[in-house]
Amino acid sequence: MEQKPSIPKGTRDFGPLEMSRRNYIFNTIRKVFEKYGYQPIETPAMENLSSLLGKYGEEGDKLLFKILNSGDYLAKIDDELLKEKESLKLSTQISEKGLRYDLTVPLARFVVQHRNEIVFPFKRYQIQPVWRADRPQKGRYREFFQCDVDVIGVDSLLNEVDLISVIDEVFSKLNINIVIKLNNRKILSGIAQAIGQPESMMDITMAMDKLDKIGEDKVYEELHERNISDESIEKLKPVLRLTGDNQSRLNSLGELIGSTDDGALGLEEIHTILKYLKPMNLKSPIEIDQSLARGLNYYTGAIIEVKAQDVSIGSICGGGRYDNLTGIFGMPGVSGVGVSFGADRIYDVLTELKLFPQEAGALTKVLLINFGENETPYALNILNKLHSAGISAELFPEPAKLKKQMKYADQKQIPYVVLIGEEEMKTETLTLKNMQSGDQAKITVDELIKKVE
RNA sequence: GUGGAUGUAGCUCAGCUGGUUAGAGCACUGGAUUGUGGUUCCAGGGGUCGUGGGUUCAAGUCCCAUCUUCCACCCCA
Repeated sequence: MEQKPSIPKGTRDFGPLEMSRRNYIFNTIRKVFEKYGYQPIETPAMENLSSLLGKYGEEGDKLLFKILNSGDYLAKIDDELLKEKESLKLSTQISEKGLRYDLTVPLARFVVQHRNEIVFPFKRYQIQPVWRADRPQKGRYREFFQCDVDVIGVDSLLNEVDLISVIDEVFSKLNINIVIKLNNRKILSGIAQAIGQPESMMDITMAMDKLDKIGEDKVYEELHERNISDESIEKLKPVLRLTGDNQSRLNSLGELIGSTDDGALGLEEIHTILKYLKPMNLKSPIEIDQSLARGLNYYTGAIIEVKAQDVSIGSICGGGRYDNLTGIFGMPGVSGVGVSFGADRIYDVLTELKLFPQEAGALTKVLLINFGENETPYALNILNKLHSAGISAELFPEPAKLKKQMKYADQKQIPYVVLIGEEEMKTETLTLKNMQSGDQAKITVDELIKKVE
């Protein structure tokens, strides 16, 4: 072979088996979304760079894929700028489009742009790929799918309850045991206030979020490096060490941060959500986790994260409440709450637990063997009858050796093979072979349809 | 972006301190079996050893660069 073809770093091909499994995941998710009244939208793969830049922080800007302008894009650039060799300055001159980085910013843009056509509360879902110029790693790709569900335009905590219920149902349909972890940004802010470092909330929460991963002592080390005073760290200790069931955690948190404005608000929100969740009889346990932060700094209220119980793979779904989502596009005062399902990680969980259903594989039920020109019209007639009966069937497209045709059926895991030769034509029958048992018998078309239906 | 590992047939890998013609299993093709797959047996095709440079009488093997993939960190889904 001259040159092996390849695909860009961090991207993947999906073969037929993977596709049927991925579709199983997407279809399950989609069905639940629609059952709860969420409507689909799609947005373009590329957005104007101006819509994307500055929305994900400095790091995020670096991870954006930028698209070169069409035509002779260097012609209009003046030589001074080229000489400077400053990629960042230059990039805005030669590129005005970029691939979307997530589905939330496009949603905000969509809501602002179509505000007069949208019915609020806007319950929408969106399942599309996003792109990040990150360095690929285990379970991290440069192109991956997000499955987002959001409610826009209503502050009620019933939306949080609705989404948690969606999460519960999706994973119960997929047979994955999960824990739904819950926190609130206002509680985090209350913690920062209570320990006397309200301005360092980001640093504190980012360090706290790593508790599971690096342990208590390392968290303190990191806090120290981030210039949090020893006195504050001392005050933080009882918060970090909180354990026990939700009620006792909430009680303790009440004592520790209940006196702060934000803390009190956050605790009240969590109480309300828990109260509403009670009558819903969810299958999955809800766990209050005061150290849960999640990266995105635009969350303002509830923070939700889902972990698989039987696999250690990190979070497979997460989200939260963000006030003023559309403010960045000049439409203030619209809040939203949403969660995103990580399809790729869910795929890995289902693979590891061997939970993909059997059908996710074979599509064709019956293969008609091609014996040659004389038999083809007869076979086509049977094929047509099978299709009319709604049965997935195919005729092998050339009169190849039987061995080859049988092997084809075997490899595609087609359960039934129909042979029609001279003899079957004469007697108006066909020979049906069950590929699993190896049994075969002469039957009529009607009997065939009844059998495989 | 930082650090570490990796790359040999379509796939998974072996190949000694450099030494003749680079191997295995699986997959593929043909035959045993011209109307029967999944098992078995036999035969066959397929490799510029990631790419480019260097050291050497001699490089898959040693050195440098570069790319890929993987792992950890940063960050994130």
